[in-house]
This record gives sequence, structure tokens and C-alpha cells, in this order.
Amino acid sequence: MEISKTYNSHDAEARWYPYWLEKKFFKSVPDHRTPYTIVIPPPNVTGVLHMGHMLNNTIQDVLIRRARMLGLNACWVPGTDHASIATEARVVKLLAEKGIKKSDLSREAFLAHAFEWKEKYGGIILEQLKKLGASCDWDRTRFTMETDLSEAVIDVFIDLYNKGHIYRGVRMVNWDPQGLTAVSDEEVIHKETNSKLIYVKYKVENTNEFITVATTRPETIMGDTAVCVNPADERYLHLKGKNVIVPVVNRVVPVIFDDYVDASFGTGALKVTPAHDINDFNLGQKYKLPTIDALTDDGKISEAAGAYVGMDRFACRKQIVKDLQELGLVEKTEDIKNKIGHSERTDAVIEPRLSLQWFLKMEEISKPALEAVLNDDVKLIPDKFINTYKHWMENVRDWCISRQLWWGQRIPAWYDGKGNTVVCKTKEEAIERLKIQNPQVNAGDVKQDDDVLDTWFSSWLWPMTVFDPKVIANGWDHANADLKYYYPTNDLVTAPEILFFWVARMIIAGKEYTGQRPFENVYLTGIVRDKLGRKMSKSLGNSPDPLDLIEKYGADGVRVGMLFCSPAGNDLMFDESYCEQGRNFANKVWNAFRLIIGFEVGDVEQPESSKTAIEWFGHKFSEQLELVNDHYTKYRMSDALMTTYKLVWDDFCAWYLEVIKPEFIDGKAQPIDRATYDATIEYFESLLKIMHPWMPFITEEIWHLIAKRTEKDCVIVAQWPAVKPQNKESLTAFEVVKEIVTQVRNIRQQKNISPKEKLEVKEKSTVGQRFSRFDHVTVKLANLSSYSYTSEKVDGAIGFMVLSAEFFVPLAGNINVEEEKERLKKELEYNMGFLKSVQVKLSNERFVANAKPEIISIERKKESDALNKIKLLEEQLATL
RNA sequence: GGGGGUUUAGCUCAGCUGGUUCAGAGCAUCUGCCUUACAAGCAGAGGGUCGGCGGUUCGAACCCGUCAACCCCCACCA
Repeated sequence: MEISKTYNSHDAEARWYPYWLEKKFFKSVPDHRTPYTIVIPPPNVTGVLHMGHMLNNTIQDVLIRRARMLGLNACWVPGTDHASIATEARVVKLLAEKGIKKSDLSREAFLAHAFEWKEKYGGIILEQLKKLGASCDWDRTRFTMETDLSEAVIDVFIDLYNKGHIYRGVRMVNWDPQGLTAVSDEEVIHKETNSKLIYVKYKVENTNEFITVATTRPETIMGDTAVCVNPADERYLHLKGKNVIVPVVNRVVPVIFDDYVDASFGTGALKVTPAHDINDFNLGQKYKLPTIDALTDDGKISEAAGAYVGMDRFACRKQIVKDLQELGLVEKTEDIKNKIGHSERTDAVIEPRLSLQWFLKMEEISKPALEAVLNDDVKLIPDKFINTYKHWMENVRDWCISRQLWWGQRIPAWYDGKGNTVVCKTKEEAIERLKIQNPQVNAGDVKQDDDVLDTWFSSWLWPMTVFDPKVIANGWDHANADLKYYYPTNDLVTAPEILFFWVARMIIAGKEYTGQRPFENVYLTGIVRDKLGRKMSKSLGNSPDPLDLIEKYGADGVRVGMLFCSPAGNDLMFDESYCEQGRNFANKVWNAFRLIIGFEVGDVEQPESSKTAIEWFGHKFSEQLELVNDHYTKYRMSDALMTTYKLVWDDFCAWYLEVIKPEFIDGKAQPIDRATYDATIEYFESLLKIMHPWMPFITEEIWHLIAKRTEKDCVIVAQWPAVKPQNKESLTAFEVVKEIVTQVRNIRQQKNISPKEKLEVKEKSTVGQRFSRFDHVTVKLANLSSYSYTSEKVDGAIGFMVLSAEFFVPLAGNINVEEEKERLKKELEYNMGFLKSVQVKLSNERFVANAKPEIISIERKKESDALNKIKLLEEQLATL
């Protein structure tokens, strides 16, 4: 058989993913086993795979694959999110390119286009996840705007409305002038911006006096309906009862007094524009000021402004400053930094705007969800997020859930045009119910609300409705078998950025509709940053395309690379070199396989060294596996990976295989004995199993190349190895071997002795008190001609010490006495210093009085060891 | 403005309630090797006053105070 010298990821990936699908290994059906469930954070249907997806889906896949191997009923539900604003914007743009305006289309026609787009381009990302190796149960793929999932969303709206949690009202909302919709507070991103603070003079009516206000938004001057100062501000006391004249529009507005105003900011005078600022709106309410909406919904100056009509808000800002300057009304301008809200989805500058919207009252409904996290019913990993979560939940504000879009679940509210509203599913029912309120209602006048619901108002049901969309309608007691079995789910893996958008709301909905948590653990991944610590983003262009990486390093290499650099709970500084390391690891494994598969089993006696190595590695494997398991339970992914990596590379390849590898005699590989071969295969298979969650493709490939397998005998469904009791003595004995071998290799290096030349080691010991019982192994690894025991000092040899025993490597005539003396002196000096520090400690009365007895005995041991070592070194020096 | 986090070798990180080896790992670096599994490799080595200062303690990377730098979240100062 011809086996490539390097691992070919393309072949393995192309072979095994389809095979796993064909054999239905990803499939999940409720049975007698314990379930293990993950629901995917549904990526936007418009999305393409980026590094963040790569990271959290790799983690999910590792968890799900390990769960499957642990014998749990593993279920990973994939799907996509309809992403209202993002998708609608995408479709509008696409239509525009074809010369079609959204406003020219009927709602139905637009939705038809949108669904067509979704069918054609949506969900590319799910195909990309397959390249990564994601073992989702694709038969369970869901989309948040599927009919039955949408129905559940409507059911929830109606239910919460009937419970009195949902209301409609005119509020100041965050308006996205580009998306032409309201967005929730959580969808507004505040960015620090350099702005100009303009000091504008307003003439006080019937005087020659001016009052100067400072504003960053001069373009809203036309909407001013008052000027406000602090009542304690002596500078302005004389203006009580006076009016001022708003520049440009020459409107007469009152001076009002309210201690909201900070006398120390700007001039201490504030222009009040109730339509365009939440604080001004509050003042307006309090003092019954008129509200003038000076902007249109797409961010232009409105008719109501009476000047600059139709001009863009930013263009107007510049123009109005210029005009005011010409009128001599600008006192000065200052540069300041302030935070400007931007739309999460479109990045447009958010305009606070009064509008009629639907809201969900959060206070009461979120209480159980807060408790769930505080009492550990839902665990956040890392737990530092508990504080953030608590803070948010305790200060949660009402959620604006209506969006002025078409792509989404339409709000089930109906109006009769006479001010009556009902909330229900169908128009027929609406008419019936409206008739009760208004007997003259005309069926033709009954209209459904035009708005759709916020996307998160559907994704907060995700962990429930992916299993049973009818659970809202039927209630938890009548939930279907899938939901009863797989819910609550186990782990949710997501980005901390959406802790409030999504995670908190899922807990709220879960508690409300099932009385249970939606998941047990929330693993919050870090943010993927570049080497310079910048967030990876499309606009910066600093994000590699994950598919290119897979192409270059193989899916396994990228998965391993990704997790190498993802510390639990911290951001990760990604660099391609990690993927290279991952690929190299895959290659290492591949070559271990090549070595093993090349062994020729013959009828030969088993060497003592092999027996010893087999014994040792059995213990080593269990010891490390226990550690790996522990890391997994603590969600310390990169530690679990690193432990596995070192077990394979160092312990198995560098030490174990080197011991059991048959020698070459006369250029011919010697055969290996059956027992060693079998043990090696068994160990290698165990290693393949524990590597599988990280590197699914190469492990499956080797699994099948290393032995003839039945159809369903795949490593993906192999049983996770068990931890066996470990023999500590064997483990430490081997550590001694490693140390001796390293010392001998070191001597070779220093003395320029070829690794091929055999050396001798003499251990100074009395019979029956041999230091290492693994001497056969030492002979093999250090390439020795002999390993013997002596009770005498050895002349003409280089000595070294391991723990408290002395060793000699005879090097007849090859010793530089002066050099050796120097070396020994240095070591002696070091040990004397060490002894002194220990003795200082031990002679400190307060140490002896206060330290724990076991600490003191450790120090005494250190003292006697050091004394012993010094004695030996002095002896050696004397004999030179 | 409030809250949280980070700061340990060139880089990315471990270091559990203060005490077993004068601080550990991986990568990178340096030196020697194309040794018949692997140069995507092997062998060996070097590298840190644990952000600064002060304190508690017999003893501090770990506890307390303070300062500094960076990051994140939340918040209606124009």
C-alpha cells in the first residue's frame, strides 16, 4: 500500500463527511439514553461563515462529538435566523439593482421576492459549516420564519398581550433612518465621535439681550419649543417669564426652569427640542411644550421645520451653522467628543424619534430569568458575566418589539379605523371581536397592523420551537416527545455580545412557557481578534476567510488552531500560525500511523523494554485522560486540547513509540512481536478516540486504514475510553528514565558524540537498591551498549545526578578535566546557595512556629537532599 | 458617569483556597542533525526582579491599598 508521507486533508474530508451522513451518525431520535442537546445560535440567513462562527461552531462540534462518544443521545439542532432588517435590506438592494422599488410592490409581492431570495442564497452558511465538520442533525434544520415557528411567535404575542405584558404607545424610540424602522435599545451601538459644540445666540424677546445655548445638533433648531436653564443658576434668574426667539424660524418660545439642566455644561442653557431628544421630550411632557418633528423618517428636514425642507440632516447641520455665522448668531464652536448611537444592522446614525410602537413590559417577566442565573440554575461560563447579566436584568427597560418592515412575523393586531384594537390570530376572529366593541364595524375597514416583530422576538423561542413549535399553543404539559426529551438543552455556545439580545430573553421565554431553563450551561466564547487585538471585521478586512483556511490547513488543522488560542472566557488573538500548528499536529498523527502500519509482526520474543513501555503508557494514558475529562467538565477547551496534544506528541510518539520501535539491523527493519503490536494498536486507537472531537476527519481516516472495520464501526461513534487506576510508581520510574536519557543526550551534544555511537551508563547503587527499574528502556532510548550498576566511583567518566542517585558515563580519554571541574564547581555553588536559603528558613523561629508541620518536613527533606548532593559533588571533585 | 475584565518568558496563555523542585506550557528563537514514521521532523539549549509603588505575613505571582496601561459592557449630559 502506498501511503502519502504527509496527511492529505482534502481526501479525508471529501470521504468521511458524506459517509457519516449516509450512515446517519448525526441523527437524533429520543430513546432510553440520557440526552445531550445543543441548539445552534442560528446564524443570519444572509450570513457567510466568519471566524466567530468558526470558533463557536467548532466548540459546539467538539462538545457534541464527545457527548456522542460518551454514549449520550447527542442532538445538535442547526438552523438560520430570518434577520428582519439585514435580510430586508439585502432584498431591497437586490430589487433596486433590477430597477424595482420596494414602494412599488405590494407586501405579498415583496415577500415573494424575499422568500425567493432566501431559497436561492439563504443558508449558504449551513453548507459552510459542513466543511468544518459540524455534526448537526441536518434533518432538524429550522428557519425562524417557517410557518409553524412563525405561528408560535404569534401565539406568544397574543398570549403576552392577553396577560397584559404587551402594550402599544407613542414613545421616543431609536429610529433607523436607513432601515426606516424603529430598533430596540439593545440594537443601538454608541460610538465615540468627534463633534462640534456650537454656541448659538437666541435673542431674548423685547430686549437687546441674547442667551447662548450650546448644541451639537443645530439642524434641529427648527424644532425648538423652549430654552431651559437651571433654576439655581443665577446668571439666568432675570429671564423668568421671558421668551426667546428661535433663530432661523423666528419662533417665540418660553424660557423654562428645570434642575435637569447642568449649569456647568456649555453655557448652562439648553435648547429644548421635544421631538428629537429623549430628555427634551421628557421636559416637553413636563412643561406641556409643543412637539415639532423637524425630520422625516429618512432623515431629511421635514415640512414642519419650515426651513431647509428636504435637505439631508447632516448637510443641513453644516449649512445652518454657516448661515447662523453670517447672521452673527454663532458665539463660538468647540470640539468635543460625544457618543453617537448607530444602528446595529445598518450602521446609520440613530435618530431619537417619537412614534407609535408596540412594547413588551420587561420588569415582571424577567424576574425568574434573573433568579435562574443567580441561583445557578443556568450557569454562565465564565461566571464573570453573572454581574453583567444581573446589572442588565435589574435595569431592564421595556422592549420595543415592532419593526416597520415586511420581512418578519406580522403583528396580530387589528384596527377598525375607529380607535378600537383587538389582538388575535385571524381577520375573521378580529371582526367578530371588534363587533362587540363597535357593532357598526365594517369588515372592509378592519386592517391588520402593518408592522412585523423584532427578529429576537422569534429567536427567543428557538430552544423550544425547534423541537415543538406548538408548545406555546398547547402548553408544556402537552409538549411533544422531542421537546420533552431534548429540553432543557445542555450547553449553549455563543458570543457574549448577544447575552442580552438573545440569551437573557431565551431564559425569560423558557421560564415563561416551560417553567424550566432552556439550557443548563452557557459557554460564552471570546471575540476573535487579530494579532494586533483588533476585532475581526469585514470593514477592516483583517479577517481571513475560514474556507480558505480550511483549504490551506485542512478542517482538522483549523479546528485545532482555533482552539489552541481560545482561552476560556477571554478574547482570542487569532493568527494563522496556530492553524499551521494544527496542521503539523495532524501530520504528526499521520506519521505515527505510517510507522505503526509499517510494522511487520513476526514470531519474536517481546523485549523487556517494550513490556515496560506498555505498562507505563497504560498508566500515563489514564492519568492524562483523567485530566482531559476534568478540563472538559470545566469547559477549559484549550487545556483539554493541549493535554491531548502533549499526550500524543510527547508521551506516545516521542517516548512510547521510540521504545517499542524495532531496530534496524543490516539495513533491515526487524519484526515486532505480536503482544507489543497489539498493545500499540490498542493505545493508538484510544488516542484516535480522544483526538476525534478535535480532529474528526484524520481520526476517521486512520481508524479505517489501520484495521478492517464493519460498516458502522467508525471512530465517530466509538466509545470514549475509560480511566483506569494508575500506578504512580510506574509513572515516576519512567520520569527517571526520561531524565537519565536527557542527561546522556546532553552529554552527546556537548561532547559531539554521534547518536549512533553506543555509550555506557553506570548507576552507582548497591544491589537491591537500584534506582530505576526501567533500565532496559534507558538502554534503548539513550542508545547504550550497557546499563550497569556499580558501588564504586567511576574514573574517566562524566557524572550526573537524577534526584538523589549518581550516574556515570565513561568516556575514556575524552574528558577535559578542567572543564569538568568548572561544571562541578558551578553545580556545587548552586547547591550551597540553595542549602543556605533552606537553612535560613529553618532557623527562623517564627517560621518553625507558624508554618504547617508538613511544610516544615518538606523543608527538612530539602535540607538533607541538598546536604547529600553537596557531599557527592565534593567527592566527585576530589577524584578529578 | 457607573460596572466588569486584563496586565506572568519575543507571542498566546496555565498557575485551584498564599508554602513541596530558587515560576510552568505551547509556539517562536538559538545550536547540532536530511538518524529508513514524520525537516509540517529529531536532539539539545537559552529566555521572566510575575505592570509600578506601598502594606499584611515566618513566607505573596496569588491577600489588601494605591497608581498606570489596555479592553469590554451599561448609561438620556445637550
